[in-house]
Amino acid sequence: MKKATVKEIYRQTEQFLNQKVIISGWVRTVRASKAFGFIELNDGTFFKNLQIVFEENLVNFKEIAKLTVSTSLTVQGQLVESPGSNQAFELKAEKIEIDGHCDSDYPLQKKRHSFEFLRTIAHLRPRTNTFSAVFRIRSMVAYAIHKFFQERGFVYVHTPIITGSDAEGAGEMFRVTTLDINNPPRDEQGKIDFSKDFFGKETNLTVSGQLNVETYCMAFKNVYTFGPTFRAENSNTARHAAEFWMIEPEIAFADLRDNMDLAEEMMKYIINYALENAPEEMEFFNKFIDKNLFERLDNVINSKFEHITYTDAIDILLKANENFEYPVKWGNDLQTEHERYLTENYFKKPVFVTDYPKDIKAFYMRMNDDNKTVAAMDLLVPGVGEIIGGSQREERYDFLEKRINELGLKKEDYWWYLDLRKYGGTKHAGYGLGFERAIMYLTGMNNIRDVIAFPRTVKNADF
RNA sequence: UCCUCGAUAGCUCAAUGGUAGAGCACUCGGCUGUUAACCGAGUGGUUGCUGGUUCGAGUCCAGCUCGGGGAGCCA
Repeated sequence: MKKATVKEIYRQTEQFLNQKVIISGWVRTVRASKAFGFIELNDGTFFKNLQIVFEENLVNFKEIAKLTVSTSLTVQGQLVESPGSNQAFELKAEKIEIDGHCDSDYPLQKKRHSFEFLRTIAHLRPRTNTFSAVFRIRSMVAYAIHKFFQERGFVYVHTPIITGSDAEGAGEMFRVTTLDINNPPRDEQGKIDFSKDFFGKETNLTVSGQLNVETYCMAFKNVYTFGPTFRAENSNTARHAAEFWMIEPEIAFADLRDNMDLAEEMMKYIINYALENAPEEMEFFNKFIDKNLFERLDNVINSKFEHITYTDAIDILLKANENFEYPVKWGNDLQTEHERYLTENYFKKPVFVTDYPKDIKAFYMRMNDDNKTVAAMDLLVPGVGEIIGGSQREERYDFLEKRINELGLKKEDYWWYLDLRKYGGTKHAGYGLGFERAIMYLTGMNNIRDVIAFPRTVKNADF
């Protein structure tokens, strides 16, 4: 007798129909009558459940009829066509073994729960429809990202998690130390003496792998990192977490345009991958989470992304008949309301905004000929806002050195980064994609805490 | 960090300053094809915490804690 999975039964039904099979899984619901009953069994391999029919002839019929949600079972029986209207087939049970009972204080009910409540039981929430769908999509999209880059010859680089450099001043960092915080060693001035620390210097969790991955870009041409990053910002929003995953490709002999083309191709690739490989989950999102999901994703797949310079974006915003809370002025960064207007109201599709004023962007971005703007790009998408930030990097040693000095950064901290410009440096570019924001965009989920298994946010590191 | 709204049974929510309640879950019973099954009964409460006003506080006031939405910062 074949051990089967629910996924195999749904995908290759003809191989199993009228055959005997064994299935193991968890009870999602039981509907029992006096002489027969139905169990919806989910075995974790597939979004949908398999309906089990059981009758009085089972030796343990009475026990089975009283089973509660989330009991684990092994069912042996025959897969037959179902007379019911909601499923084409069902498993007629000949033997049901209980693997593990579920206590009656099990907190998940068959009805809808709020996401807020489910966050307090993060260890149980993957058993719900929504989180089952979210985390299968998350896994698939992670694979799709690797597939996309690997198919194009990109080399996957594992950049360090612990870093001794403040990558780009990207934000507050989490300190990594083995010093006794109650009694740290001190130098003559009474300051904490980090030379006595594990690494002999101050170290932190990384905020970006970009500077490290650029070094491998100068050896392998096209590279990417995909790993966790950390920000100790006191951000209390649905879009920020202290620990999140980031994808950072870096391409050599390439400019900002190549960079944007890569980002657009990647976004379309992962959307198509999810739609093709997880149709049941995506339909669930479209039906229950965001009724405009398919429309929005189709629009992304089928449209050419818009490109506009920061300067032109300012003109559009100035001419817009909108009451913005924050003033629109060349030199100021675009506010959330401005970004949303551009992508949701004006263009109604994803839009790259390029060539920002140098003063609101990072030191490593390439200076344009106007000496006022840098070759930066942000990808804005309807619903989420900024999803990708990137730039062409400054490859000219003297320009980069000048920016480091202007911003009061220490040249000695960047010696190896500057070396890349001395030893066969070339034009190159890259971007960062927040993985969770991509998942939010793909699923319609609107809180980052609901697309990370165990979210780490301000005042919250449970589980 | 700022603005704003909120916290009542395991969950989702009611309750004019005057006896804390419903649906679901759970337990028990009924039901011969169910579809978040259905029908009947039962169990279940320090109303987030601390203090205050009042004859009387779930309700009004103050502080705190936690959570939602929005903003800043950003991915």
